[in-house]
Amino acid sequence: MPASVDPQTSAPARILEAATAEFAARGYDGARIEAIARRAGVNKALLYYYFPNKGELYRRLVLEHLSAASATLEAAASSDTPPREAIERMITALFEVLSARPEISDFVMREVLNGWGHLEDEDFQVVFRTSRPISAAVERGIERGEFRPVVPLFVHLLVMASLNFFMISRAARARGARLVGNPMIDPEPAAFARFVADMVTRGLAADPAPQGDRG
Amino acid sequence: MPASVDPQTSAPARILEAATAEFAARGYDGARIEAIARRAGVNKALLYYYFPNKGELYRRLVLEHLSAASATLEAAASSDTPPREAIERMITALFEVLSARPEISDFVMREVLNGWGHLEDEDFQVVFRTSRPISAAVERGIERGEFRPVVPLFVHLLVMASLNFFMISRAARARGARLVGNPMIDPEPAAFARFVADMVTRGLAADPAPQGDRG
DNA sequence: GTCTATACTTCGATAGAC
DNA sequence: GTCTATCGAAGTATAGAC
Repeated sequence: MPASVDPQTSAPARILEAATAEFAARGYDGARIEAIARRAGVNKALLYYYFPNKGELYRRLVLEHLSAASATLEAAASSDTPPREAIERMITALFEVLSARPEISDFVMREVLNGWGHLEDEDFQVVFRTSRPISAAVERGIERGEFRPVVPLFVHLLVMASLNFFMISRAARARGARLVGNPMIDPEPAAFARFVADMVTRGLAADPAPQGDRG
Repeated sequence: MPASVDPQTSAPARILEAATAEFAARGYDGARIEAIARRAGVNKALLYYYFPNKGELYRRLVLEHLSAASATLEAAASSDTPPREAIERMITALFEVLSARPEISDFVMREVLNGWGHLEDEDFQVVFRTSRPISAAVERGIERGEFRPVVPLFVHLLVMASLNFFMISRAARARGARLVGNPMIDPEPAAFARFVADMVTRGLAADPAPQGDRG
């Protein structure tokens, strides 16, 4: 049985799924068209019947997965959610999406390493869009005096870094756990999301105002 | 002028330096032996005179750069440095090393994505070694009651993720800044290290003991 | 030690039958 | 729409002169 994806779905859908797995695991240069076709249960010629070339297939997946991350953040909290709660909800929601589809993190990290070199300048708005929700919540929190003054983008970077790094390190952590026989290296995933949310809200909390009735 | 590295140093040293740049920028599969040789100011045959093949050249660089990161953490603080200060020193020291050689972050992130697939099981101790200093400091802080109880490895993951992500995103942030003409996207690097250190120490601080003389 | 020239392999992409 | 067969480019590695 050559295919490793559901043979019920249409050929283009199977190819997209297979390409997601192959590109995520091996990167653009490491991925093999032959391997994608095999995973999808078709051959190279049919892949090229549906998609013009390797680059376009990859670009389409990058945009699709990055948009999913963006949409998750935007849906998790609105501008009238209290800032601290908004941050916690976005972290939780993003972590759930990434847990269900860790390939998103693989794509993001690989493209960051590459300066988003597979995207055109026109595509770059999608990258910007992803950085806005968390930054906006931090800005509101600072305005309200609930957060101490920080560079909002830094919070976005720390959260994106932590959650995505946790996902892309799953194979490395599994290997480490196997080599030392220590399953604690690969712990309950949700515990890490909880940890990041706690560190961020505690780290952002405004310092208590000095008490007037003292000394 | 073909070479992009100092023509004074020996050929093997120039090749290692050129290979660092090429592998960091393009990854193992994307890197070209021809490009490494050109950067080093030699040709492919000479490269193969000094190094057996592409894989060994890469593996040697991974171990070298990972060891540098490890050594930096270990040198930054000893077991009698107060935990909070130890964490801050390790973050600062690591950030300085990565700023001077951001290719280290490129190698680390690419290998994490790959499950350290270019390392043998015997090499894996180097990976473990890197995760110990921060975890150890966190453990001591919890024992002393200065830190709240957390999974020590999570702190290591958050710090590694944040600092390395900041480094590997330098090209992406530069491109973003160029596209919107907003230099704030690419801020003073040391400010980010300061931010991470603050977030970690604030996030780890033990909750104040409940006051007895109250209510 | 350093070079030129080339053997060998892999891989992206296409031609053309059904 | 789906396949087999194959082309041509690119890339790793080596042979052999100097």
